[in-house]
Amino acid sequence: MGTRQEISAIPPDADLARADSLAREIFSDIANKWALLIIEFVGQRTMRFSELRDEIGGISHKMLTQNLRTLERNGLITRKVYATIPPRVEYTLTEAGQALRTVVDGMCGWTQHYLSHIETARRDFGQV
Amino acid sequence: MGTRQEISAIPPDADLARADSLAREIFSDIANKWALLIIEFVGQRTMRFSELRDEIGGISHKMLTQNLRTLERNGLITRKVYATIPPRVEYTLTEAGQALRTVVDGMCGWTQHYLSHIETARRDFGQV
DNA sequence: CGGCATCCTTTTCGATACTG
DNA sequence: CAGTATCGAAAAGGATGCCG
Repeated sequence: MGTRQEISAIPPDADLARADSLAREIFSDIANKWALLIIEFVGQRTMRFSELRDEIGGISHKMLTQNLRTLERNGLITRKVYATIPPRVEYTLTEAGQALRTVVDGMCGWTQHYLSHIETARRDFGQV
Repeated sequence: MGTRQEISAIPPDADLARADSLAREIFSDIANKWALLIIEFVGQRTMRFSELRDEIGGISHKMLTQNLRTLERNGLITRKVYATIPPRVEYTLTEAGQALRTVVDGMCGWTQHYLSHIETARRDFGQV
């Protein structure tokens, strides 16, 4: 073993690199319009599918399903199915989800707070 | 005057509705992967275009330009051009941007903190 | 009611080339 | 170096229909 260093060319910090790329992946999973809105709304209280759909408004059936799956896969929400007719499915934020929700709350608050600042910036933009 | 109420059919809370849709628009402007990453990096210090590009990594020339414009339009960053050769353009976070950055910091922290929780959730997902 | 699959449209994105 | 424009590929998104 040994004279040929270039064969095992994997850098010693390969683990770090992997964790980093995972963090990036997760970050883009949550850093998007629908995911954050869902977290914000389902964070208010446990809701069923159609409630969420109505509360959020403007989200399609498909998008909601899709995003809920991703959130569930990442351990942010839990999905509880009641085997009734008609079916009833409830979504609840996990502890990790709640933690993220406080962050999202901050974003919503920020948006409200800087609303007029942004409108001004938009008017100034371009007509310098 | 008026027996004809239905002519001015604009609801009294038309302003509220407008502010709401604006808030939604701004929210989706900032609630996306690249915008948030840019805010996070340019928040560390004033950076020029190519620095940002290198620091963020994985973002294309075009995407960076595009997102920087949107952020500027919303008053989150300022753009300073030095008329030198070669040109030098520096981007800095505004006060509003700084405020948002603290929120984004929270999101980055959250991601790091729950990394292993998410990995576990992902393994469990589907093989129930 | 909620989920999944399908088709089709729209948007996003990367690569490339050209300008000041 | 930074910005803009264009083009084609890829992804996201909406609408619909069928199933349990």
